[in-house]
Amino acid sequence: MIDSILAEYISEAVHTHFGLAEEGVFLEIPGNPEHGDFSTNIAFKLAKPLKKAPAAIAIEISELLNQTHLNDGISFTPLNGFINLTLSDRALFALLAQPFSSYPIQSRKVNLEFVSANPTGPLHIGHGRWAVMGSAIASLLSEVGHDVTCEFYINDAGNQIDNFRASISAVKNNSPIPENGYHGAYIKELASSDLDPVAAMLADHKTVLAALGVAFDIWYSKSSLHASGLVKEMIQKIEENNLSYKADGALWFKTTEFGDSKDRVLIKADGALTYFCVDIAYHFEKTKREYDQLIDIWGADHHGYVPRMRAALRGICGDDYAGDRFKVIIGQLVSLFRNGEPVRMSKRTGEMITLSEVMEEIGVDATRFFLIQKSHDTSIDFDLAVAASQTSENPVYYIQYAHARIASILRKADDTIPSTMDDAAGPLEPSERDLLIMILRYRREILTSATNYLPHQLATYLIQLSKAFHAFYHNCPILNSEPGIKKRRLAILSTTQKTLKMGLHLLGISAPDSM
RNA sequence: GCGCCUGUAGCUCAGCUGGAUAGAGCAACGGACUUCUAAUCCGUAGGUCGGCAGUUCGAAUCUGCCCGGGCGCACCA
Repeated sequence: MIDSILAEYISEAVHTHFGLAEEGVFLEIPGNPEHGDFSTNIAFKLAKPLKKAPAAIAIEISELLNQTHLNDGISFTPLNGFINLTLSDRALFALLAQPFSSYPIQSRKVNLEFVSANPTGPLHIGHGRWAVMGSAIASLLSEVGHDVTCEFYINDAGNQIDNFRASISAVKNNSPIPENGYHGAYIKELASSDLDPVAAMLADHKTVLAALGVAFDIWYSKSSLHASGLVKEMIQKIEENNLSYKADGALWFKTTEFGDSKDRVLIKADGALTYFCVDIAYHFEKTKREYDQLIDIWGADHHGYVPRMRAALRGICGDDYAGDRFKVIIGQLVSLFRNGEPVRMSKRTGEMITLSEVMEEIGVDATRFFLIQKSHDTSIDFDLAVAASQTSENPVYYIQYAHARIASILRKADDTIPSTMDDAAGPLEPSERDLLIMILRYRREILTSATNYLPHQLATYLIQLSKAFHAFYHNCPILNSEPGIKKRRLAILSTTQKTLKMGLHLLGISAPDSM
């Protein structure tokens, strides 16, 4: 980890010079390249405790750091209170050559639940977003050292399922579809088949998700939860702990005692369990599997559900679950357009474009990238016409093209590809240097994307990396250059290719060798 | 009414525990292919970061109020 190494140098200097144990050294990437390769604002932070001007602190720390590290090619330049760090070519090569051991994190056993679509209809683009986000987050968390289990909760029991089955039967019997029933071509299709509709729908979900490159370790069935007796056990526990009461013929959970805005019904007056009740039981079951963290990915249309689920978990399992041990990632919704016209998406009316149709129309890689490239906090307007026709609007090709270009050159090179670089052939060209600095940032980008659960940051980084590569490609001939330079550039190509490939792989996107 | 998300270039969006002159792609305009893949590169133009206050050495980023957009406020799932 490049920043941990450099940040460590700075904290050491702060410690020896000022006697302060400074943990919070954070390196940033300066917007202005004249400000060096990295910079830190540590002098501003120390100004208050030391009662000293930031500029003076920056000068003192820089002097000390230069004494110890200038020989290694790392220079520290104080400027207006900032400390700017510049790496020499030699230092850059050395840092790139350093074997990577592990990320500075505490490994956790994580359960990540996502998609969990009702098997009452085909998956749509919204499910696609949760699927892509979930799989990318899982890859990132695993990459930095967590032990991740991906889980899909199969909602195969309850009212919706009953309505769904009733709708199929109605079509089969040529009778009208019930009021809350489902419509659409897929209902007719299922009605004309002898397969169990729920099983068929679930099988379809599995096929589509697999095609999208999304894999689950556990498919947890709601009906198996009912069969296990866990719901009873949980209700008993709630009652024993005096967390419930009867009113209006229903059994209520005192979720307000744990931060919810109102109490919630567990057992309805007619004796049926609420969806909430079963869902808590499911989460309760997950807590029994001893994960360090439970993560759910939900659509924004369910965000209001977060406080009550957290309250329930706190009530049943304790305040462990008040914080990050239970985490819900809310993804804003996706709206589908075609040529600027909204495409309605309603399972009930059957007017919809399915996820698998979108994948077919614009391709799996483009679909994944489009859905991963934006922060989960922004809602997405997905225009099919734009995504399909104007490939330049989808930067996934830009990244893949970089990879393919490299593969092509390496195919043509007869040389063995060196794994390390040196400055024997003279100083680096600016665009060589920019590219290498960008590669040096890779681990850092992975770590921040993973710890913030923000895969789109990795996507953004890969675009920048590709940009740096394309510029390098344009400015620096490789195969026709003088042998020493050629050797170095082949090594640069190879490192770039590996980095692109790893990044794309984490996002579940292919890295083609030709395009 | 209350809660969550959101408002950045004509459009779609980045902007990393608050940092130095706010970025990219597309669209517009002008250049670069007899030379490793032009799905590329280089340049020009384009901004009161929704508005007003506040916090601070420093605010697109934090706080408050206001305006606009999305979503949610069930003994539905």
